[in-house]
Amino acid sequence: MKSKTTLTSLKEQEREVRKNLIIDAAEHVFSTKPFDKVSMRDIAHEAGMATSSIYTYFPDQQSLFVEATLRDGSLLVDILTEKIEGDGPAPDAGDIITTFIDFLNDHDAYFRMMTHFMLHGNLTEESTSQINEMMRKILDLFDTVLANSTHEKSRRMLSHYLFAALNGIIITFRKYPGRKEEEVLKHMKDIGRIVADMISSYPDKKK
Amino acid sequence: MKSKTTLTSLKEQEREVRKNLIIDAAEHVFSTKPFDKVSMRDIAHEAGMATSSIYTYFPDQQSLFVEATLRDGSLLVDILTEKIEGDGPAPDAGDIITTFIDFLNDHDAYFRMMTHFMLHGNLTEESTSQINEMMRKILDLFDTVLANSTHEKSRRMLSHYLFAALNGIIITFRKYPGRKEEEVLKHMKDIGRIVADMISSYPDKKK
DNA sequence: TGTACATCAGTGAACGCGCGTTCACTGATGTAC
DNA sequence: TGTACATCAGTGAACGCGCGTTCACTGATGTAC
Repeated sequence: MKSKTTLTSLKEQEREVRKNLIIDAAEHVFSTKPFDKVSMRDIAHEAGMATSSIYTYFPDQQSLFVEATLRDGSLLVDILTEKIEGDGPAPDAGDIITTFIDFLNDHDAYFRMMTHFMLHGNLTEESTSQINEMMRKILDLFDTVLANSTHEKSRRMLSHYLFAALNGIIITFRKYPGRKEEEVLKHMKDIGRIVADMISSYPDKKK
Repeated sequence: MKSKTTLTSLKEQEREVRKNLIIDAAEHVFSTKPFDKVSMRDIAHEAGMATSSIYTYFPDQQSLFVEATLRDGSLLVDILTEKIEGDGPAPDAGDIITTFIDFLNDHDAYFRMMTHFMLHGNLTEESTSQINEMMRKILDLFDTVLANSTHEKSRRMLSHYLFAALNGIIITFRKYPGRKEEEVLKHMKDIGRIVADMISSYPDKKK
């Protein structure tokens, strides 16, 4: 026999599994149509459940999108953290740029949701602070990598620069007309290489 | 009495005036709500006409948005061209970056429409090629400015880099939470300064 | 073990809404004679 | 100058559609005795 707390915790686990299942379905739908065409009906159909069932797990559509973004964001943070603080050789800016571009290229839904939030930004206060927290973590990781390549005072600015440049590269070249997917990825990484080279030759200045 | 051709041309002029009036209205509406909430009814109401009247001037909503984007894009190209090829002192990368950021900051509707097209990119073939033509002109102008700061072979890549970095700066910091508009603009320009510094110290390399 | 009841994830149908677009019509303006 | 007709920008109402969300209900599972 199981104690009440165990049962409760099992139920919570099950709930988490379902939520992830729904988020998986949502991300799959995102890969097939533009952001504003992704509907709750599509997601439910992809997940093999009734549309109304989604509302058992998420209070509304925005919450679902925000949770999906946060789930993928955590994954990105984990991957970067492992690279930076893990046992392997310490990565330089170029390694991080490649990792970042690859991740956003592989997680199109995440990229598009993030961009949507950055562009329109009418989220609830809680969602906003959750997304910001995630971005802060990414910037902190960038800070670590850039630590030895620039003066302390401007380091955070350099992280902001790096974050913005990477976002811009993906946005700008994602739909580069008439190019195959792997050509686009190569072009993104070539531009990423320029960013890395520039950072490494950027002089350590004081104001 | 007027000749037929004059009358025709007058009518065409009038038509252009009306189209511009509608585009003005559209851009005004864009400043009040997110992209996917801007409706033909909103635009018509802002322009003081019936919704159906818009269809006398534009075949559908996408055409209206594309024409609006092209109109503002031409303006940006004109401004950059005047700076670069005009009688004034030759601008450096920093001047162009400032001009670009100011323009996108002042023309929010243009920026958001461009971003929308870059993100979703399901335009008609003709619209796509018109937008690309415009981007090509901007990149050409960047090429000119960067001409003396880098090796010829990588110049176009550097223009791509610059374009991507600038787009990224605007996207990333546009809705920076809890900051006033002028603070955001200042932050964008500070990051833009980093881009300019990096370009000016970027070594002239051969492969 | 058997029975009555409680819980609650999951459902299908419906609600209300706003959208892009169409269309038959109006009425002002220009043209022909 | 006056009259009949043609043109066409502009209109209001309607069409059909897909959306997010709600809700009364179902039926499987767990609980109490």
